[in-house]
This record gives sequence, C-alpha cells and structure tokens, in this order.
Amino acid sequence: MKMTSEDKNCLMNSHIECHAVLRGRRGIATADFGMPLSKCVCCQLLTLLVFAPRSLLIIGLLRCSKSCRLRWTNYLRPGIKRGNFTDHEEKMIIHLQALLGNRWAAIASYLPQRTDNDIKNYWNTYLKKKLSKLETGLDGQPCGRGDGFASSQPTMSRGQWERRLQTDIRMAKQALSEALSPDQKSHSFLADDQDDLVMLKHSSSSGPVSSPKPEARASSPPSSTTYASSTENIARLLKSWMRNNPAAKRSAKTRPASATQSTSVDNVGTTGNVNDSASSHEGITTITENDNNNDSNNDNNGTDLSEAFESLFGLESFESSNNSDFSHQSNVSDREASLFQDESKPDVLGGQLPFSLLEKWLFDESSTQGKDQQLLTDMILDENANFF
DNA sequence: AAGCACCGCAACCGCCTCATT
DNA sequence: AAATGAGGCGGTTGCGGTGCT
Repeated sequence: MKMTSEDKNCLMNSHIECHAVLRGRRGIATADFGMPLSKCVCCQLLTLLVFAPRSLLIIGLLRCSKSCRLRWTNYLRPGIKRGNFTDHEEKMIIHLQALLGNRWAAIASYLPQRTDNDIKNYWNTYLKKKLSKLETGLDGQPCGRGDGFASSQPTMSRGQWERRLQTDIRMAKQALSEALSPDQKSHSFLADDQDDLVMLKHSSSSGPVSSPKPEARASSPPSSTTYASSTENIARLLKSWMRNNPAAKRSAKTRPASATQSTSVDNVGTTGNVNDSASSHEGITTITENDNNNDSNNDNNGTDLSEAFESLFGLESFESSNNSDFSHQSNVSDREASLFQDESKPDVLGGQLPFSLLEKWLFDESSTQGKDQQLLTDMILDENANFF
C-alpha cells in the first residue's frame, strides 16, 4: 500500500494537467499525494487515495483500481501526446497495422508518446475511413485491402479474388526469387515467404487474424500462428533491409556481440514446416544452434539476421538499459518476450526515443538500393501510393 | 435558437494471461 | 495443483462537442 517516490513524482509532475483535465469530468478529482485523506491543492475536493502496488484506488469516487490505472495510462501519464497525429505517425500506424493487425499495444510500442487507445481510436475514427475511401477509389472499384486495407472481397467474386491472389503470388514469388536468389534459400522458406507477402498485401483491419479467404491459405495452421506470421514478416523484411543497408549493419554491429547469437524469429512459418527443431512461444521462435548454422551457411544471412534482431531488441534496450548485464541465456528469452510479447511501453519520461531501426526500415522510402526493400515498399505502399 | 446528425475519444466491458497464495 | 486477483488488451459504448439545416 506504499507509494514509491517515483510514483509520487509522476503524479506530482502531472498534477496540474490532471487537475485541468479532471475538473468537471465525471467527478474525478486529483489530490494531494501521500496523505490517505486529503484535499486537492487546487480545487480542495476531498479525495481519499489508497495506493497499492502498481495501482491506485480512489475510494469514494466509485473508481476501481483498474479504471484508475486505465485512466492513468491512457490519459494522465506524463509525456502522452494527444491528437494531431503527424504524417510520420500516420504512416507508422498504417504500416504497422498492415503488418501486425489490430495489435494496438504492439503498434503503440513503436509510437512512444501515443497510447494504444489513442491509436485505436485514430484508426477507427479516421484512418479506417480514409483508407476505405481511398480503396473504393476514384473508379469506384475496390482495390483490395479491406477495412482500411480492405477485405473488400465481398464485392469481388470468388473467381476474381482467386485470380488476383494468384497474380499476387506470382508477383511475390518472382520478386522474392530475385531478392533471395543469392542466398539460395530453401524452397520451403520461399513458399512461406510468398504466403506472408500475400498476406501482407491482403491484410485486413483485423489484420492477419482474419485473412480474407482462409481457404486460400490452406497450409496455414489455425489462428495461433497469426502473430508469428506478423513478427516473422518484420523479421524477414528487416533482414532484407539490413542486408541492403550498410549503415544499418554498422549500427547493428556496434552492439555487444554476445547478444547476437542464437536469436531469431525467422522460422515460425505460417506453414509451420520450416524448422522442426525450433521451439516457439506465441509465435516467437528461439532458433537452435543447428538452425543458426543453416542460416549462416546461406551467405551471411545468419549474421545479418542476428544483427537485425539485435537491433530490434535494441528497441527495448533503451527502456531497460540498466538491465544490460543480462546473461546470454536470459537475453534470449527476455528479449524475445520484451519485443513481441511484453510490448511494454518505452519510458516516455526517460527522454528521447532513439529512432528505431524498424521506423527507419518503414520509412526509408528514399533509398532505392536493394530489390528486397523496393519489394517491401511496393508491397506495402502500392495500393496506397496516392494516399499520402 | 432549436433540433438533428455526425464525430471524436475517454471510459467501460469482457476475455485472457500471469503471478501469487 | 487449484483458486484468486491484478494487469493487459481489443472491441465497443456513450457522452459531449460541433456543424448543418
């Protein structure tokens, strides 16, 4: 029932804002902190605060701890930015939504000043309509990514849809073959890629969770692999980007080498047939040494992939920089967890978020080198090319 | 000015997972 | 191992503001 000094500081720092916001809104009041029974220093509203570990309960205001926490995280927490989404943020949301589906918390983790609720609202009230308008387009024909990215399939006959799908697969196959030809990737991997790229292209508002035509992805296991597929997409595409971006490579290589080994999410296929030796957890796979060898045998992919993931994990490292003495073993599981499962919010109090590799990858549109990246950009943006 | 429709967004709800007892 | 509670998350609701007629 004790309040840490950090909690106090957070609440204190936001007190004025809290008060301004809360006053007159459903009778919630802020209070003078530290005293079980106190008055708000501004409005003198009598408020009883009981602080519990990681939560606060405002008695007498008919607020449960859950409500209070929610309000804090979504509204009162210092550093939160509301409204006025920038173009950059808008693009981030659109791209990430296409990749991750409606995993707002995950998306929000890449937009440190935004809450998942805010992003969700923005998507539902604005972006979805905007994209929907776009896709129904000038010619009045749906262009295929519903609900924003439109599973507008209902307006498309099955035959049309299948033809389109086949075209997409062909295109993806060709592009991937070109992109991956130096690597001599295995056939199964390639097939998996095609699948995912098609999924990317057709992902709907509910994202990969509800592929427009489940039967078209007959090789896919049930929905449990959905997120795996998404993170895998990011991993794979990041890998490509890393391979074609020397600057990114250099950046990745500046990180401690101990963390570069034996981490990958590259092998949880939607088909689930890529690496039997891999163990997965919520779509996150810890690749075995054998798998790593396989990767490293394929050109320098293993190294690059590790670097890519190290960089990805670096997204979280700023958040837990004081945990940098993790053992190698704990690095693997912890980092995976923090990246794809925990998806915890970066500490917005702690200062500037470094421009993440993922962001760079998402927006490095000016770069023309590398077919992979071009492919990626094309795949994601082609149908929204005129959108921005 | 009044009525209405629409929109944005904070809050709520229910489900799930995880930690603790 | 089972029960319980807290937190996280995504979907939905409803209130208040705004613009139009």
